[in-house]
Amino acid sequence: MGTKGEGNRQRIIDAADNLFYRRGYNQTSFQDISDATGIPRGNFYYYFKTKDEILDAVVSSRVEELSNMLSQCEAETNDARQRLLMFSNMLEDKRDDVIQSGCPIGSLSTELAKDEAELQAISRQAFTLLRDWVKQQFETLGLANADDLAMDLLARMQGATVMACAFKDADFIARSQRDIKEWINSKTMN
Amino acid sequence: MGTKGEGNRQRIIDAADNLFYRRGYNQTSFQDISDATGIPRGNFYYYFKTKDEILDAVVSSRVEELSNMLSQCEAETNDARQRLLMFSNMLEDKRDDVIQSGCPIGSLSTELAKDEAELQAISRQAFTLLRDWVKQQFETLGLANADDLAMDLLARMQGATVMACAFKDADFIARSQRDIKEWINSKTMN
DNA sequence: GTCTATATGTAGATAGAC
DNA sequence: GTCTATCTACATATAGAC
Repeated sequence: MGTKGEGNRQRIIDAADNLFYRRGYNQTSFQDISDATGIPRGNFYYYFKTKDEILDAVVSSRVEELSNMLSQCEAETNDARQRLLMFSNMLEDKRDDVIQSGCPIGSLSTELAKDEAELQAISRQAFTLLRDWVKQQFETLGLANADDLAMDLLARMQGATVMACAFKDADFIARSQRDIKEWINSKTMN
Repeated sequence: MGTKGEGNRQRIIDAADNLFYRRGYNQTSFQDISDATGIPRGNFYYYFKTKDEILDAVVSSRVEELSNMLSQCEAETNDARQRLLMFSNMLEDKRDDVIQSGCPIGSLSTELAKDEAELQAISRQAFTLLRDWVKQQFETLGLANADDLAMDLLARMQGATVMACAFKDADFIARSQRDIKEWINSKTMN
């Protein structure tokens, strides 16, 4: 812990995280990561046996980061409805990135769905974390079909992302987020 | 027209179309297309100067195929609401493919959004065709915000696709399609 | 732990015989 | 129009000196 090696390992993960998002997993080479970090290509194999293991570490890092974000969200309010509304803010918060590169989780999952089933299963961990958290918020509000609602919310955000990215349309992000908030309210207010 | 050459050209396009969908554009090599068609790699350059040109031909082919599908849809009913409901059937009709590989149009667009802006613009043609057609159906029904509704419909279908593909969930496709039809009815019936 | 050199495979693209 | 041989670049991965 705290050694030089662990620092390098984390730098590789952080650079790969960003590159996998901006260029895609398959389009990111070790050379790209080397250029971004200054760490020579051959050195990577001291920390990771294969590129797959870098993906695994990147997904774990994203899961941890998302966990922290969700914990912060929980710390800010005890009202599950407010938490869901805050969660949906992610769309506009990340608007520019979303328009340029899509959703980091959704685009990775779809990329790896194509003839790389084992890798897609790794990427699914991030989706599962969000799905379970959203489900729990709906459950707290006493809704029976909480998992269905969680899938619906994530699907709406993914759909808005894919279309906004395809047409480079920031306004559509804004409008979709308003609609999603209305939908959350319609499901959680009585 | 009708020469051996044109036949080969079309066979290359058809094989590339399928491979771009199943494996992704960047993950499809000339060797893959050669294996699928039996046409030698080097021969491709007689028909296409670059891989980009194959993509362009594939997208044109998809646009034409979709145009035919929409024309058939128009031929079957004059009721724009029925047309939209038929259009939404695509999700379940292509259920197995969608779960395995996502949406051919959406996944291609998102893949090419990543550092390949010119290629993404090519892929956008297919989205634009669908968007305009759906918009026209809503307009026929006298709805003022027809383009917004078109984007919303496509976004819902894309969102259902991304999530169903991520979780390999056929039931979610079915449920989403029901919800989408309810939404279409709610917007178009008075 | 760090880095260079290199092995091995395959990518897109080209040249030129037939 | 068709096909083989080949070019150049770059991919992941390894070996081994320091």
